[in-house]
Amino acid sequence: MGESRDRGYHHGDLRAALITASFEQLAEVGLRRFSVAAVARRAGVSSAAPYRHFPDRDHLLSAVSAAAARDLRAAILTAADAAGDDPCARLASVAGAYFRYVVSTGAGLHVIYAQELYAVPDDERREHTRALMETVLDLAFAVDVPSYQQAVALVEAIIAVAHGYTSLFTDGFFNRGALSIDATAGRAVAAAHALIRAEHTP
Amino acid sequence: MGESRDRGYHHGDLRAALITASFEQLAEVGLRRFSVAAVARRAGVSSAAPYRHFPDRDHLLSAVSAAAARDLRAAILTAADAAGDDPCARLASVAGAYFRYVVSTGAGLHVIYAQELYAVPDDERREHTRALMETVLDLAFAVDVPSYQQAVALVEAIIAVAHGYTSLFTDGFFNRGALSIDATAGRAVAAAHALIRAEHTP
DNA sequence: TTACCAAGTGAGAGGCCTCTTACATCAAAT
DNA sequence: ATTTGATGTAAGAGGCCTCTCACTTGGTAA
Repeated sequence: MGESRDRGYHHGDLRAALITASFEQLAEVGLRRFSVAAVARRAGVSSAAPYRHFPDRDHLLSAVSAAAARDLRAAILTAADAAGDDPCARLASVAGAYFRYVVSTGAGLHVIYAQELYAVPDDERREHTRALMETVLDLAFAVDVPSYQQAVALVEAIIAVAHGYTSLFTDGFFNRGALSIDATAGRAVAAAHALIRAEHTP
Repeated sequence: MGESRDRGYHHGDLRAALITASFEQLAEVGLRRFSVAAVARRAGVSSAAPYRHFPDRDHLLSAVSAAAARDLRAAILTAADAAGDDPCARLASVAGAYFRYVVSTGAGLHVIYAQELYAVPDDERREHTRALMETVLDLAFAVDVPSYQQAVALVEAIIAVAHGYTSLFTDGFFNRGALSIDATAGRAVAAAHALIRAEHTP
């Protein structure tokens, strides 16, 4: 189980190491400059090694997508529990959890639902993304909204605003104002609250 | 002034044609796969020709960014006027105008404020982006919000939600629900209204 | 008319990428 | 002890990209 530099010819668990390195690479350079070769360098193996574990680049990205969906779901559940019992607060916390997760990992919806993955059949990814959506929808159903359709639309709006704040933050749009991660996460949650209040008219 | 296929060795206005082709390229493949070579092919010139008008790829993107900021500002002004006299409706219309502009051109904030442009000095781009922000801020100041800071935060929230809906739409997140452009634009405007109402508490 | 020059062209250097192939290594099963 | 197979490597084919360079073209000004 030697993990760092004391590996010999064989790695031990290169598949997992490649996924970890992929997250680091995404956080550092984004999906735009994501490359298998760079991930292999980061993991300290040759550029051919990843192809022993993934048939091609898209399958590696698919595995990253699955891991991101799983981890993001866990982060959302943790945040919801930390938000207490109020269903509105629990749902709004999704925006903050999404923002923090994506800012720190670089793996947001543009990675989880990346176009290039549509052609990649990967049951594990499908299951994780399905569970992720289900979890968020459940949080929305706990809020008293008039209809199923409106709950779905509310979830979409919250994801949109969370993703929007994330993009603006990572693209440097807030650089002038120099908003911190915490401050921006707070903004995202506040915006989500506003969206929930608009839909949740008792 | 021959524009289409009847040009001889010289083009006439290749600079403008390259910017137009860049927009088409962005709308088709996005910033991720934007390349000078592909833009040149689309404009029907050799891959060396663009370098007569732009010193490098980033300067071309900077010119595209400037044009996008100019056109987006115009689209926002048009939408605001179409929204009537209510300051809230005028401000909310920004979200719809942003969504429609970016869906049709592919040139949103990730292009206008792209990281690679930070090192490119381009007074025209700076002026256009400044005017764009000023225009949106003016629409926010017309709404009765408690403070300048809150007006700025409100603008950021509206841009975030508009950008978020745009990203989700272009990344295919809504593919299951198959929301139309008009329907999604309506959602963005409705979300902007909710954000404005939350801030605009008289 | 001619000479000039802005703005085209083709060719290609050099870079990074994806993915393949033949070979190397080592742990585990025989 | 030997074999075997999973997993690593080095080398490289082939692709697309950015950007350069020497050369060509044709409108304009002397």
